[in-house]
Amino acid sequence: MKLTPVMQKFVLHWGEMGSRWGVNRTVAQIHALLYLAKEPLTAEDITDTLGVARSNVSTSLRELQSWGLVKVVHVLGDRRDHFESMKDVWDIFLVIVEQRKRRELDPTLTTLRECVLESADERATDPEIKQRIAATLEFLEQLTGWYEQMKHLDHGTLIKLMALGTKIQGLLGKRG
Amino acid sequence: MKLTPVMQKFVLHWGEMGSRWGVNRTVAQIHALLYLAKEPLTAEDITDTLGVARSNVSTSLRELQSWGLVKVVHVLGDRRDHFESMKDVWDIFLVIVEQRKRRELDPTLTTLRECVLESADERATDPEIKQRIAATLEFLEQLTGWYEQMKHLDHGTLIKLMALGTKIQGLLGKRG
DNA sequence: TCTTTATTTCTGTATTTACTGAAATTTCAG
DNA sequence: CTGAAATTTCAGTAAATACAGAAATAAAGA
Repeated sequence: MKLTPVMQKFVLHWGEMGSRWGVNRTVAQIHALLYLAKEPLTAEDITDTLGVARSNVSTSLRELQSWGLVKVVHVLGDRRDHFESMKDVWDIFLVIVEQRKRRELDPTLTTLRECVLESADERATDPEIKQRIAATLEFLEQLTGWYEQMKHLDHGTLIKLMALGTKIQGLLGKRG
Repeated sequence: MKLTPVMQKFVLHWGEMGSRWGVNRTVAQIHALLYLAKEPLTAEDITDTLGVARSNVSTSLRELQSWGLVKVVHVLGDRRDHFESMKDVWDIFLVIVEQRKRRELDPTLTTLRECVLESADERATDPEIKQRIAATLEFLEQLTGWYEQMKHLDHGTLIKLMALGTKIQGLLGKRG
């Protein structure tokens, strides 16, 4: 697949940012490429376009599939796997948020719960410090609780919510 | 400073997670330690407690200060710098979100704007692809716009908002 | 000013992570 | 069942990042 200058810029940038988003460059580049592509691409298409090793493409596609961002499709009369990306940017965003929550928040929740349990019968730890750990846990539980609810709202509601912006403050003031 | 088992667990875990949050282990450990500490600590206290090189502590403290998470304080009759962390978990959260936005979103916004401008007079790029890039930009602008508004709300409002959860859907339905 | 203490900068090393290319495995047509 | 095509696994290498320790700089009392 031939990349125009703009497409190339998009793909390269997505790759750069990937590392800051916790995925490696190749994975992010492949995702960007498939996101732009009009038709599903084969692993070899991707190899040629991005100039990375075939094996690297294979592993990266696996990762993207495990995230649910990319899926395999088949083209009639072609034996090879073709890959296509989710196209709706909202859907993609929600998947990414979910994955990051799993990797960046859930383990911490687990550990903090353990800490709170263990601190209960640990005389050596100062009460103020125990309290600080407990407050941290409480905050994160509140945050993820909110997220769990948000993620079940449909797109329309979410978009309205975002559009509402600061008006929400008045809305709450009147009621809460 | 002597760490109790629970404190140690907290600090070590925070360090582990640090890498997933885009900061290195030492920076995250120091942040955790200062967050728990009842009193401001000196760089040497930190060195001793965590068992990392003094120079490493110095650089890490610099980073934490540049983020605004840690500040220097002075103790009467002591020449050395003492460091203390922001203690309110909400404040810390907002700082981290702001920093991550700057590193993970703002550069992408810039690049996407350039892409959209450049794609305008690039005949080679398919209209559908141009459209996809434009839609991505639009989404991210909406998202950051929403965030910019949220971050100016006071804590109380934010907490109420989170507590509201899915009830928001009904609220919007009636009005929007 | 000189000397001691505190802090930072910098260079080389260690650790971690990403990637390639070869080998092994799977898949499928004939 | 056989051979070719497609894909995956894996071991070694390369690149990026974090870190320690030494050297340099800065700050403050004498």
